[in-house]
Amino acid sequence: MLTHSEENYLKAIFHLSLETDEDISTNAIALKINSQPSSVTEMLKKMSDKSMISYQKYKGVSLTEVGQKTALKIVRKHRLWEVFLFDKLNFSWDEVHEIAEQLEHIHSDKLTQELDRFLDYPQHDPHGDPIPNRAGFIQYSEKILLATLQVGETARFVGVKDSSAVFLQYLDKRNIALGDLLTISFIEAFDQSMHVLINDSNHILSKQTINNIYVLKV
Amino acid sequence: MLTHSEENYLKAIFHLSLETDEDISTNAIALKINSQPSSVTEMLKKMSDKSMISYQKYKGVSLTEVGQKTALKIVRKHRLWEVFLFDKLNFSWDEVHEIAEQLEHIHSDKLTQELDRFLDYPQHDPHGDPIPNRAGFIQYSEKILLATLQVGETARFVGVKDSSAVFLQYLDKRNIALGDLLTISFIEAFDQSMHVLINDSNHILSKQTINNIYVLKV
DNA sequence: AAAATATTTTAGGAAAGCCTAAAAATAGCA
DNA sequence: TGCTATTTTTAGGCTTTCCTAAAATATTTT
Repeated sequence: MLTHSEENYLKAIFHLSLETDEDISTNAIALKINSQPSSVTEMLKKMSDKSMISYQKYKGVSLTEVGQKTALKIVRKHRLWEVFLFDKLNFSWDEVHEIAEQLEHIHSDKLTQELDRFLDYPQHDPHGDPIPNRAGFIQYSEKILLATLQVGETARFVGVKDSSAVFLQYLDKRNIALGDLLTISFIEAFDQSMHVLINDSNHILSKQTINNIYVLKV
Repeated sequence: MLTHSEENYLKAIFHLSLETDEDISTNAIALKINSQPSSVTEMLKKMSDKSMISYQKYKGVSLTEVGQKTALKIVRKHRLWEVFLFDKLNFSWDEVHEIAEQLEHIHSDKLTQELDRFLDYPQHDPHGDPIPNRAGFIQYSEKILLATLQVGETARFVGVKDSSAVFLQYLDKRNIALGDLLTISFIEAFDQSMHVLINDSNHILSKQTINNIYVLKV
């Protein structure tokens, strides 16, 4: 049984691994979990002894098969709890993450399974991220950044890259929600901002914004 | 913000205080939480510094007003989660306690409130114990032990004293559930075992059993 | 009331998880 | 390639929470 802290390390390494094919550096992990590199080194030794990661001094780490499975279980729990909070308890999509960070550490396979059933086997969390199934299989979709679309194209808003509370609140304020259809009407040449038709209103979205929004072409 | 461990001490002292009007001894706490008296002494000092308990060396402890309120919040969370597991996630009443022990430590007032609403403001947990309201008020009922009834009396099964898994499973096996009506038909003089009519079947309940079952006379 | 017993506290130590500062290894550049 | 800058690890320390063993205090018994 892993400690709370070990689970957080595992999750950090898992998320960092999605961004790159290389081994994950000590510094990157320290940055991710807001701690010091020396603390990370110490923990990596411990997790390597437990066969959760492959670790060679100075060479960075990667998850072992067991580590990967374990990380996926935690991600599964995190995202299922997010759905519960959003669908059943009236939480907004910018509030769910923080509480799911606590709930993801509850140990009970039956709880996870029953929660999944109770929520009717959801495929995505409130930010559009896929929920691994019981076996740890995760269905990644072909989603692309809104920024890559051309004028005239239409796509469905299916996810956010950065799900920080401020960004999510910004979208809420503009009534832009997961599932909405977006049509590009114009792209400003000088700052790459996009004019987008959403729910019959015109929005001008900054370069930063359109690089944070994932869509599926329709 | 209290630690996981401090919350467990608080809860232990709270439950022990329900059984007696005297101050709670170091040994009693150690026994309750399965630890050593010396560990308890150490923690009591810390919690006294935080004004959660009144503590005098060698004299035992009692909860302060703040400590009492805090303990009630934890009990509230514990019992609400038990209802959730039982009502929504198909857990049996002997399984809910263990997982609620983990869930009770999740920190979020909004979560507790929304859970309460979602469950439709339940008054009792699956073992019949009362759930404190948001303000920390707890409605104790006049429940008495089944053992105190006389032949011919009828009462409703409203709670258990010892909610250990084995005892709860024993009741399940005999189809005896919270809310059932019980009528005493005979009491054996030599071992105080009771012949009880429940759901049209006759049960012979041992002295231990009838001292673990709470009822309300009807 | 003194002696024996039981309870509680103190003293000292261990593991987990964090830290800072210094040393070692690696990477980047002239 | 050799030197500098960066990254990573080691060394040593701190806090929390637990432990055992011994000392201090309280309670019970005779």
